[in-house]
Amino acid sequence: MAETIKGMKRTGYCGSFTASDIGKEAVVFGWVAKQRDKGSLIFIDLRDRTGIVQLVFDENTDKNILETAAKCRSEFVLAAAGTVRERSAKNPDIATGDVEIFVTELRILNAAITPPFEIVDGCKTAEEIRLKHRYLDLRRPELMNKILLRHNVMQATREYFSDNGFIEIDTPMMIRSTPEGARDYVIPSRVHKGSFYALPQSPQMYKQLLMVSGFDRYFQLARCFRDEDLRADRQPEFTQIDIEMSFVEMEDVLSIGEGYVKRLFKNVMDTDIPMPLPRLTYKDAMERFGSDKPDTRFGMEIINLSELAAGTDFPVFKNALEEGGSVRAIVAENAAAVYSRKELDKLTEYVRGIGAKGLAWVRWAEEKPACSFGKFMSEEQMDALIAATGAKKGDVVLIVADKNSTVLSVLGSLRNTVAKRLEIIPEGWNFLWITEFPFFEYNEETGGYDAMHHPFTSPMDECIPYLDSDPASVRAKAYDLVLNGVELSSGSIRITDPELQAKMFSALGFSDEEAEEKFGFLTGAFRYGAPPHGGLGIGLDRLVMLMSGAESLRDVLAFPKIKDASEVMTQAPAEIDAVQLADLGITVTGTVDK
RNA sequence: GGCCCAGUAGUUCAGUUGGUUAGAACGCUAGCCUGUCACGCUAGAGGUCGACGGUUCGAGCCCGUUCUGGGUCGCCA
Repeated sequence: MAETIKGMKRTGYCGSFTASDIGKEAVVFGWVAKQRDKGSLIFIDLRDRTGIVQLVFDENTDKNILETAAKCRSEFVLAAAGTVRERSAKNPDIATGDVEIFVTELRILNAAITPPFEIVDGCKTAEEIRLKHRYLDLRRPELMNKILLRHNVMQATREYFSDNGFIEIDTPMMIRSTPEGARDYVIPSRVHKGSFYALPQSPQMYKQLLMVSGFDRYFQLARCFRDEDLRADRQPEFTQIDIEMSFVEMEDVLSIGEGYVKRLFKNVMDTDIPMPLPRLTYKDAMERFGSDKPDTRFGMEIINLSELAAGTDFPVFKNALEEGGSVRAIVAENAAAVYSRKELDKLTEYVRGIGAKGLAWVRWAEEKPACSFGKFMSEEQMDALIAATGAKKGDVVLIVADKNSTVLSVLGSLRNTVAKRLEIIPEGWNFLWITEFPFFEYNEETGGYDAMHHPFTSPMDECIPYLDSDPASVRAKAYDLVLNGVELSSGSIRITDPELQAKMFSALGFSDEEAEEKFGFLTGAFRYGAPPHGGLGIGLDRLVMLMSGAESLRDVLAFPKIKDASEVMTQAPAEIDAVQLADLGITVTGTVDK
């Protein structure tokens, strides 16, 4: 039978007791992490969110209390009162290891059935099972600490932006669906049957409207929703540290971003991040690392071998070059041992899966380098290739020939895959701004250009004359913040000139009517005096994931979704009953064929 | 939607070439134990081998389908 806590008031959290408390009376609440019953001597490790304290019961303990202690099982909820005393045998492994509480009153506030897995760090139980009992998984210090870290990050974020004159403003969760970008989650309207709200993919338009209102600096820890397939670093429901500033240029936004990074890492991680953060243009990032979010903790930069390849008779190289593509390589140092012929075949399969036609390689394991296209190469050409790549004995050179975009993206992926396999990525916090993003993205299907960012992103001033004549050359006042190869943040300076905005819409293929219908409320507002403004959004979940060393976003969300966007504990989403549907004016006509 | 990986006690795993009663560790239950902290000792309970179908004298093992979970590509302005 459960007892109450009546009359007991907690004097401290379990993890708070130290030698300075010796001799004091203490009242603690918590869960039984472990009970060690040695007959007339019983130890109970009592756990709360701060840590563990040892309760002790011995021959001086009241017999009834000893009996109660003997009954305690894992995860029972206890209240204990007693005296803090020095341990005769100290435990240096835990924070409270110098002391213990000699218990003079013990109440079982609630019993617990045996948990489906042990509540310990380093738990190897399948995630599926842990997610079904997420409330238990969260008891594990490992996981709880990640959620506590998330809280610290959110606190530091609010502090920093408030200190810098930003106003925290909530924007609506139920908004109008905009057909751009990712799929929306929609909410049926009962009042307006057949009409739907959408959950925001980001507060983009609202925050820009707040600039028109004159709030000058806004921030929000904004919940965002995207109905797209999940990844380890992608959840359908996520939180963005969303900011927007008026009367600023790109440098001002980057400087606020850098101040935030510096303060956050100092306060939460006690780490100094050197400022200013390094920058790379999109073009350089792609050419050197094959990615717009390069992991710069290691080198293995891409080398252009096109000129050299042009002199060979290897048809794969020749074809790629004739079609305007290129031949490029990365050098995996000391990789010959790991990448056997068989492993290189696997790697070839891998690159085929990500869009390459194949993988050419040079593997220098023996006296002479072995080469997948050796029969097309003279000895001089091979020497030249070795010289150009700087490869040495023990290295493997991986070469891709194709159109430029494929070559770069494939080598970019390969670079990450190989570095992980070789375990050459050092620990560290490598922040990096990527700037000068292309404005348009060529769409092979339509033969036209799509906006790479949302259509309110401003082009760079010097590119404006080329909007019509050479759209591919136009770059945007857009910038991403990358940390250790993960895109953390994305932002831009927005268009506030109605003429330029109209030009952008037409360049993107919107008719005036379409533009008015989709974005009219924003462009309309801008006619009443829009200040120049820009901002960025930082992925809070990804940030906390990296800071906590988590491998998945699921570890930094209290109640995450799984791969199919469902939630295993509550079984959401779920069907709703006919009455509810009828109320919404929704008729289910049967399953849609796949 | 495609591809890849996994599924055997509550949990993590082992299970030989297809062979008769499917094992271990932890956890759990009971008993013993005065300094444990991965407590120790003794005993015990616990299994539709994810599901369905097939091959076979015989399937945890081979084949097919399917379900569940993970990773990834597509997708994510």
